[in-house]
Amino acid sequence: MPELPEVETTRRGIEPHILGRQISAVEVRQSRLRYPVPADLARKLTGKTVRSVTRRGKYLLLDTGGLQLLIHLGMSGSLRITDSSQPPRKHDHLDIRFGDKLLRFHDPRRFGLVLLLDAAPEEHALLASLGPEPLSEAFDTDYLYRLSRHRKVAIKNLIMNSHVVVGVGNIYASEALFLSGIHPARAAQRISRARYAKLVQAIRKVLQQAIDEGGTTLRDFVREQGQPGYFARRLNVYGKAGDACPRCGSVILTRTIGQRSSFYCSRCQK
DNA sequence: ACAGTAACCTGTTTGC
DNA sequence: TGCAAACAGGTTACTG
Repeated sequence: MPELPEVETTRRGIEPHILGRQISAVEVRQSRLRYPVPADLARKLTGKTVRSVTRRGKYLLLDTGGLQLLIHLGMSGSLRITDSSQPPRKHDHLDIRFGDKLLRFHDPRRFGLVLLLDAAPEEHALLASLGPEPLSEAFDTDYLYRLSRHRKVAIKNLIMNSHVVVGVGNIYASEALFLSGIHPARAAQRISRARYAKLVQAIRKVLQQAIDEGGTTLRDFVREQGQPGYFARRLNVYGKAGDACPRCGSVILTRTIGQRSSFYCSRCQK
């Protein structure tokens, strides 16, 4: 579910509720996520104060002073701010309690994760080999063009590879390729530098616009108070097989690329 | 190093 | 209507 815009929306949503606040209790109802939730999570976090709420790719990091809580929402995860009067629903696996308030982790498919890291989270195996942030200066035409040389992989798979660039998932990959006029199955090595310049700009643009709209809600993404994100109305191709291309009017096609559904206009994208 | 596939899990939609 | 298959926004592990 959540790609970079949804995770950033979540970060911005929860930060004002938990920054500077002390953790009074932690309740784990389901520890079997992608990796087991650490058995000593409650013991180690209780009494700590949240010093910062940051994001790296699709990971959220809550720094409690030398101890970092690492959270990933997987395909179906969400975080909400609620209170003790709300009984946990099915799949509400974990609560971080701040006195009267709760930060509640919900994840039906359990592809998400909650881990504790020491003081150098960027050195942890899950974070160490991540590519640059797409909205940072490090992600530019030269970088992506150089990486693409001699690579036969479909361009859609390349930009969804978190070792190449973080945060671009199945929705925004399709959208960015539509905006830049590149066919999602085109081999990465067979795209010109000029077209990579367009692609980099398209990725930045679509992610920034989605953040501005609070992310994309298709089925289950919700913001910190349960609100939807409104970027779904801006989607050009994702989920729109059979519809008319908003640019040229020909029919939007779908096809599986790298085990994921892809949506594109065969007239606008070559 | 790179590319392709299976696997993790539950809920909802689709098709016979 | 009922049931089974297919599909869903992510990532890693394994294979060749």
